[in-house]
Amino acid sequence: MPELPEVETVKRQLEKNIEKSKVEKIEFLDSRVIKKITAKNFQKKVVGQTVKKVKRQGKVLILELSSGAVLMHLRIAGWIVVSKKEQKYARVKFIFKNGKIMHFCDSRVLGTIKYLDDWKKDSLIQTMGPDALEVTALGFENIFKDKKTKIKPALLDQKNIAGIGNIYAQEALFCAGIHPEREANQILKKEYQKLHKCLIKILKKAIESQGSSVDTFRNIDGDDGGYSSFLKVYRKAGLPCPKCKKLIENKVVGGRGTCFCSVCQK
DNA sequence: AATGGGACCTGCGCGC
DNA sequence: TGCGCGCAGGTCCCAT
Repeated sequence: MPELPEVETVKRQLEKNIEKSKVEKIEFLDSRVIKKITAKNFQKKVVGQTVKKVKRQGKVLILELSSGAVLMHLRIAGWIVVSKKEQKYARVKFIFKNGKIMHFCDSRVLGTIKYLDDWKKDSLIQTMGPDALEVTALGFENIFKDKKTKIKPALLDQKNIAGIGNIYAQEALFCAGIHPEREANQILKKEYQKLHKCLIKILKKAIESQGSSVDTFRNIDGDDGGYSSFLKVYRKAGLPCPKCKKLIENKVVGGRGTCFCSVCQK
C-alpha cells in the first residue's frame, strides 16, 4: 500500500520529471477519482497551469500550480507513471506541453484527485499530525503516551502522526518487540524510544529502496519498489518468525489485518 | 471523545 | 478448467 516511503519515492521522481511543466490537456478515463469537483471544472482549473512545486504531506501528493494545487491520494492501490506509453488501469492522464504524460493509475478506483485553491485547507491535511519522518523521539512519545487505544491503530491514525500505514506499522512494532494490542499508555519510555528509532530506520531504508511493492505499487518509471524483500512480518502469517522461528500470527486489530510474533512482541 | 462498523472498489486467491 | 465468494486496505461517514 502506498505509505510514506512510496509516496516520497513518487514525490522525488515527480520533482525531477514534471516540475516546471505546463499542463496542456487532461484526459479522464474514469472520472470517479476526481473528488469535490466535476471533471469539467477540474479541467478548467488546471489546464494551462504550470506545476511549480511537488510536495508531500503524509500520504498526500501535492502539485502546486501557478494558482491553486492538485492533491492526489493513492489510497490502497494507486500508482503514478510518467510515460508516453498507454498504462493499464490509468484513470486520469495529464498531458504536458513538453510531451510528458503523467498517468494516475489505480486498479481499485479508490484513489482521489482534487483541486484546491489552497491545499492547506484540505480536510485530511488540516487534521493531520506531524510527518512521521519529522517527529523527534520525545515528540513521538508525547503523542502516544496518554492514549488509551491500542498502539497499532494509534500508529495508523493520521491525526497522531502522518504517513504510516498497515505495512510500516506492523514492521515497526515487530522491530521494537511491541505487541500491536498493547495499550499506548502502558508502553514504557524506553520502548517508545526504541519504536521511534525502528520506525525512522525502516522508513528511511524503505525510501532508499524506493518503497515496497505490495499488490500494485510502482514508481513513476513503472518499476517495483525494492523494500518488499526486507519485510519481516507483513503478510507473513504462518511463516516462521525471522528471529525466533515461531510461526507469525495474523489477527484483526482495530479492524485491520495485523501480523506479529507472539514470542518476540510483548 | 473515542471506537466500531460499513461503504467505497476490484483483482486475486482459494475452495470445490 | 471454471465459477463464485470473500479478503485486502486508507479514509470518510455514521452510529453508539
